[in-house]
Amino acid sequence: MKGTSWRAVQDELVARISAGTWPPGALLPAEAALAAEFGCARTTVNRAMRGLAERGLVDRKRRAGTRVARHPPARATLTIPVIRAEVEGQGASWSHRLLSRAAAPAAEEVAARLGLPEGAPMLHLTALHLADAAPFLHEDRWINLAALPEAEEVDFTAQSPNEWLLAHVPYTTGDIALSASAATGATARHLAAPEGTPLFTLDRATWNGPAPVTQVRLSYAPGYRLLATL
Amino acid sequence: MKGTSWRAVQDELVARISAGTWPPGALLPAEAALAAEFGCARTTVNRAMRGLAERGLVDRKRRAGTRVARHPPARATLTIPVIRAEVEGQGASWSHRLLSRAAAPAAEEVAARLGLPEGAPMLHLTALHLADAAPFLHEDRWINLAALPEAEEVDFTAQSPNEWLLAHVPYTTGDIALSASAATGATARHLAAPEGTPLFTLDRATWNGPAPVTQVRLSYAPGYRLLATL
DNA sequence: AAGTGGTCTAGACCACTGC
DNA sequence: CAGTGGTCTAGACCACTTT
Repeated sequence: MKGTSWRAVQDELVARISAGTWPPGALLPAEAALAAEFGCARTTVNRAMRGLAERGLVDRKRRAGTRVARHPPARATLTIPVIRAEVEGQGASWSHRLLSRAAAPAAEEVAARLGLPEGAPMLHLTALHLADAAPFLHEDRWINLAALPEAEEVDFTAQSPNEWLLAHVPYTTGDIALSASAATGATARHLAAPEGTPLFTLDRATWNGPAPVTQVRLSYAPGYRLLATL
Repeated sequence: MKGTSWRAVQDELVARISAGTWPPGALLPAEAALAAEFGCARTTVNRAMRGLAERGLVDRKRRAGTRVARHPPARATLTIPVIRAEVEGQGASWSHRLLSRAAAPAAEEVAARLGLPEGAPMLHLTALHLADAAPFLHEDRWINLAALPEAEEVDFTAQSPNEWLLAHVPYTTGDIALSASAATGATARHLAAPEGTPLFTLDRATWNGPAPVTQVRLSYAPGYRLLATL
């Protein structure tokens, strides 16, 4: 091991774990002991081990010490791109068409997902995103008007709902579900996919702090693949 | 803001960004200035801001300072569970059946994905994982025998390929592609899904350092959803 | 009760990069 | 070249949990 940077320490720990010096389930020496061995401050060892814990390679508990994880989960970081950026990143030109727009009471499943009362006032939008004039994905979105009354006045034919929301409510939390579903009805028609074609589908619910903001289903045109790195 | 823990500092920074005190693209005060304002050590501010940078909420560059990100990417951390743990986590009992096993030269697309010469010696396995005796997913795996010659001797009827590899080559890197595909042939039959049924599909290629180890396609039974949190 | 990780401090030097 | 973040140190106290 060269140097005493936290990266060097981390690399050394990873090397020992990979080599089986500390097999899965084994207890690692305490931070103070490793600091003494490596000739660095405990803080530095802490920094290195914290990184390993975030990656799921080790489990750390006070008093109980640090153990090599038995079943290191495969953790992949998915970066869900802004649709426009994703299309343009492939060298295609992006455009979108607003298909429908209506103020409507929340449908049962939408209300349930967002934790709103059924029938709460919402704005229901559907849009088609295109890459070089070919259908790229179908967007089916519900916006909570209680949280975003301004949405009612926006002209979504000029700016896609996706982009307006990003600009308007930038920092949010939420959850995502990925699945495969069969193309049906309007979605199938707009994506030019026969009924029943498997579509990659992303459902996302978004909150701004405690306030439910929006729920969207993105149905990608056939053949789409979402890539991630471990 | 109460206390001067790095979490309190981080919360305060997030609050100001959300409130628009520092709009997207704005330059934040330097760490030293914020430390003075909050009455804490610069290290503490650094800890808080590092977290925000990891989440993609701000961009940091030496000399240039810290800026609020203009297009906060939606970054979701997917935790791809060990199959057995995933099934048992749902309260079902897990089992698996080895469907086929053959030493075979690498198929063209497998070789291409892993960067192996076509026809390299590999072990081809297919298996079915069950949850309470119902089909859960179909596994189609290729193992690089040059990297893992021991695999040739292993009895995969007792231990699933998935688990053997985890125990044997625990700490790896790789990439993942998620897609929707139509059930066909043996996969459809084993999952008890009619031909053409949309299946959620995960393709994963795995390396141990520079050495290609394995490539696998997991086809989940109809209805499966992969969940992630932003 | 005691040992372990979690965090905070005050200070220092370094690396990078925009001016 | 000067200002900013990146990192390291040595020391301290605290929180939690197992013994």
